[in-house]
Amino acid sequence: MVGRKQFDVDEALRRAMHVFWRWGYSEASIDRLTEGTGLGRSSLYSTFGDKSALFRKSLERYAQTYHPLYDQALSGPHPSPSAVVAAYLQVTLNRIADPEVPDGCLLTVSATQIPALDAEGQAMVRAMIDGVRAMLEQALLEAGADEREAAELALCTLAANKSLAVLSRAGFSSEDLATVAAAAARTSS
Amino acid sequence: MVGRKQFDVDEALRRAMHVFWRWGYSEASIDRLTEGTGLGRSSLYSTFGDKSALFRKSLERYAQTYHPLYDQALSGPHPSPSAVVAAYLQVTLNRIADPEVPDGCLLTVSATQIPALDAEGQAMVRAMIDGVRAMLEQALLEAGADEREAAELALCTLAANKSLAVLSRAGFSSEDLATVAAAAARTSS
DNA sequence: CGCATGTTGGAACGATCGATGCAAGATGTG
DNA sequence: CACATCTTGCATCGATCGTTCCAACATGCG
Repeated sequence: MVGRKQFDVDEALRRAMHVFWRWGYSEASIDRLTEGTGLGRSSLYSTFGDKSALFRKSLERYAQTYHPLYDQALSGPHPSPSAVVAAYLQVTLNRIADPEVPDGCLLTVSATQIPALDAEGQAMVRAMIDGVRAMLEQALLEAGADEREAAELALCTLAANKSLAVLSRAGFSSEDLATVAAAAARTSS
Repeated sequence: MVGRKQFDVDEALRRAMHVFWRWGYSEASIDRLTEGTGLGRSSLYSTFGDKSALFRKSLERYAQTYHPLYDQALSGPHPSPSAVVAAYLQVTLNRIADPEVPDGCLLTVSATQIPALDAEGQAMVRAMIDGVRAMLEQALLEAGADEREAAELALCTLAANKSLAVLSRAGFSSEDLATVAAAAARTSS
């Protein structure tokens, strides 16, 4: 094996994800991506392809990072549907409270910028949001909700998740965010 | 009066607002703004100043357009705080259902792109969100909520409003949006 | 009509955008 | 050590970015 890469590919992808997360697709310029990852332009392009491909890989990386956390929060036996909602939103609150990552949520930032994405990016964002919705619905069914209740609660929990991301971006305090999450969990009881 | 403008300034501002609304600040290029308004570059700059100033005037125009609707919805005597929430979110649903305007909400789109805005833009977005929050809180107090309840409900209603904007951008159906709004109004009873 | 004033279209500016090409460097194999 | 292979830094591409300038035009006033 000759000419081995001088950097950790996965760590670089993690940092690129943070650039898209903080700045959004449009404002995540190649210069900001090279600066954020520490890579040169050549390394970026040869490793991840063009900007659109890197964005999609960042979305995938985002899912791989947080999906297990949500999965774990949803998996345990829950006494009620509202416990599922509370557990889910707690993961979101924890992520937002993490000082290592940008404010808000990569998926939400990307969703609001959908017109700025190409067809593949748009499709991937929509598919990931639908995936979250389905995951929530499944967990709510397992927690004893009937079909109609599960569908409605999944939608509303997804909505609460999005609202936390927006309010976080706007600079709202973690206390305010916790209040919103608690109210959303209370609704479902 | 010599050299009168060949266009309706207010109508041009309305169209510019729609460009920012649909594309977000970053993707609202001068070319898109000139195309959307029908104005030439010279007319745009001489009438509204640079892009940042035009953006702030668009935000102001947005407030002037929808503030009266929200104000009317909040003003009437309401039987309960939850009626206030329902009335407020109904205005949002109506705006989103309007085929004449882009998806989502200019303020929400701008909030998620806050890092891309200059200092004045950021301050204005935050101030407008705070204004909505205060307006909601006042209306809830007048509807009989105590201080703590009013503060919490105002925050959660604002959150629901933001979530509707995000879900709308992501392509969710108006039925789904109505479900979210109804659930939010139900919470407060 | 001649002039002053304000508007408009279009050319052009430097800066930055995403993307590519290429030569130099590094490394494992013969 | 010489070669093949892969990576990296850097220069550079055309396109687009926001912005400015200027000449041509239109109109109200003297």
